[in-house]
Amino acid sequence: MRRPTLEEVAAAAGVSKMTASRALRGAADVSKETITRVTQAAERVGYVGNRLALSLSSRRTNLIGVVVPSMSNIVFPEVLAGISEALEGTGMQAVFGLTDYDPGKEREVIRNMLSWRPAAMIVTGLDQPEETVKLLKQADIPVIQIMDIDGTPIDYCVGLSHTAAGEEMGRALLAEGRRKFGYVGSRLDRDQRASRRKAGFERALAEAGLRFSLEKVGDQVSSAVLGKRLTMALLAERGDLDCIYYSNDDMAAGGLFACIEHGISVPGTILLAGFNGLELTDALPAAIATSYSPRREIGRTAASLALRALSDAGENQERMVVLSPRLSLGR
Amino acid sequence: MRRPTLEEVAAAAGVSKMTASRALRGAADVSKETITRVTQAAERVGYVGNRLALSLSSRRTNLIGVVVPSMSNIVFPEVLAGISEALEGTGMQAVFGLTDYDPGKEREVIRNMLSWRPAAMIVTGLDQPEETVKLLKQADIPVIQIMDIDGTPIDYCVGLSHTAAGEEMGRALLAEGRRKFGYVGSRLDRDQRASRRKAGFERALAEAGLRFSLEKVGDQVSSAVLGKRLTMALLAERGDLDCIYYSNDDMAAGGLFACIEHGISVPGTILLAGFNGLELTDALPAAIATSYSPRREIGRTAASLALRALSDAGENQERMVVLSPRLSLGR
DNA sequence: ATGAAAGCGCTAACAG
DNA sequence: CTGTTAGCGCTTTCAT
Repeated sequence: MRRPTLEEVAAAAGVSKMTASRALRGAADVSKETITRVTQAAERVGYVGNRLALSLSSRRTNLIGVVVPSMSNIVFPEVLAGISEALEGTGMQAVFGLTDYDPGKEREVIRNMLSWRPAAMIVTGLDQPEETVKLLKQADIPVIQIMDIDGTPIDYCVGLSHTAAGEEMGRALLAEGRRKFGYVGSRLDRDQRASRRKAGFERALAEAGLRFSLEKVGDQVSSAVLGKRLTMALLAERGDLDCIYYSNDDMAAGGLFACIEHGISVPGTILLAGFNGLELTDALPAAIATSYSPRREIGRTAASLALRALSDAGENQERMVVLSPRLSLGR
Repeated sequence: MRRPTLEEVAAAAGVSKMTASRALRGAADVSKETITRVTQAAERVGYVGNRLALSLSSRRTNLIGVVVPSMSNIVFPEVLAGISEALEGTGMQAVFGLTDYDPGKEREVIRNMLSWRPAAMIVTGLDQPEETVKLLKQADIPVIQIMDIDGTPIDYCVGLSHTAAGEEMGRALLAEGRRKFGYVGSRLDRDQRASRRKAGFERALAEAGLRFSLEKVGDQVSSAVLGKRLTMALLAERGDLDCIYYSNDDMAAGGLFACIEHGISVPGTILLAGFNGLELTDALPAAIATSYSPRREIGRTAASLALRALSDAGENQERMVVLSPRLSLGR
């Protein structure tokens, strides 16, 4: 049996389709009694509205498309949670898509989402290829780019400067007296933000006339396991390092585990620095440095930007929300 | 300017709407030349199909609704990644919703999703309230319940028995000679699977005439930080434990960090056991026991079950896919 | 406060 | 191989 339509609810309540529609949406100008009758009829027949029809007819959806590169560490899930949180109670609904850091996949995911006529799009990063940007611009809806601000946003963006974050960390570690630096990362060709942090860090080193003594870059997804393995390789080649910069905290945690197994004092002998400020870093048995990136807040802000852009207040709002990572050298 | 419709593409290509529709969908029975003309016209005007209209008209969507409780540890993101992966290239698209372990929110999220007329639903757990089950049944689409198999599925389910996993771990630890057990968990009222693991573990203990000497259960979201704090509290009260069972690996990792800071040998003095088999456990500086739960595979299998249920092959397929957690006592 | 008509943009079904 | 007609289930707009 087909799902009941508004028409059937209306018939059951003895009113017209239009009245039933208004009653269910809680419109003004419907008598209290009618509302009750229609609501009960809907309940009775198990009516669930059809948003396809609603959206096609009204030419607007309650969808916000969200495109992120990966789910393999906790960062993007937290962004998504922030978006969900900010959307709660607004009637808007997030729809997620994954790109695996693949620009081609990203374009297809975005194209697919646009075919649902979302009210706004939230996409990761500022470095979409021209073709993808064109797609987004043609959609003529608010586009929020998240995580990064190093570049020119299509409409709005919220995030932090990864170049600056890397540079700041480099300066701080130099100020701590560190002089022999190693680098551990992974898939820098795909993760542009990680490589910008590295570039910023290198700029700070260069100002002090220094550079990384040795770099180990893997080509798997970043993880504690990979960070541990690369750190072991790094330590085997260079025993004289006093600081290692990692592409992120997962990798740095792995580095710490390597040091613990080697009996190397952290941060005494070697200082380890990551990025993200994962909650995990607060639990680790030794202090590691990190830049806290406000992931949940980025998600919340992105959703708010989208909501405001959709309301009339959209015109006079900031196009770029710059959040600063909170740098910590460890407890 | 409004987004171009199929009609405009058809006009630009000098054919009818229907021919344009068929050409764009790559239907058989369209001349090669027409296909080229229509495709080029579509490209030229920047046509992006409208799925609202497509789905309303054809009475089917390419949507698979996915409802999970949380994004605050890596488990569900990995399930989602598995679903995305299995759906790739099938034309189907996952739509995610979050419940925060709140049955009321779950019902609303599901109701909202159903209004988009998804082709199938994937929901977490087997313990939805009756009202929610009714909603799902009325939708008359395949429903896949994931993570758990302790219960009766609506249509299909894929997961593992958490009771059995807990019991198996309990037996294994007893076989290792452990006798003084502590338990550390959080929010057991909300996370039914964690509490089933605990119950299974307790059953194994009971068979040996034992029980937990002390339990510490927090009411925050599980995390390494919480696991560490509760472990410290546990150790402060009971110095004689030789084994601690945790609600999951995040908590157990925190427990390990507490032990490292206390200079307690793991697993020599105390054996720590978690659940999930997170990749992190392979990197930790000491071995902890865990049951590997095939999260990505659960996601992939759930998506496959949905796809097969939607095809004609749906009839004669297993309704229940039981995966066994691989138990590991550590490296 | 309620209803009737028209149409959102597309596809199914049938014709040719 | 291509076109025509009739909706999909709802809202918008205009009447009453």
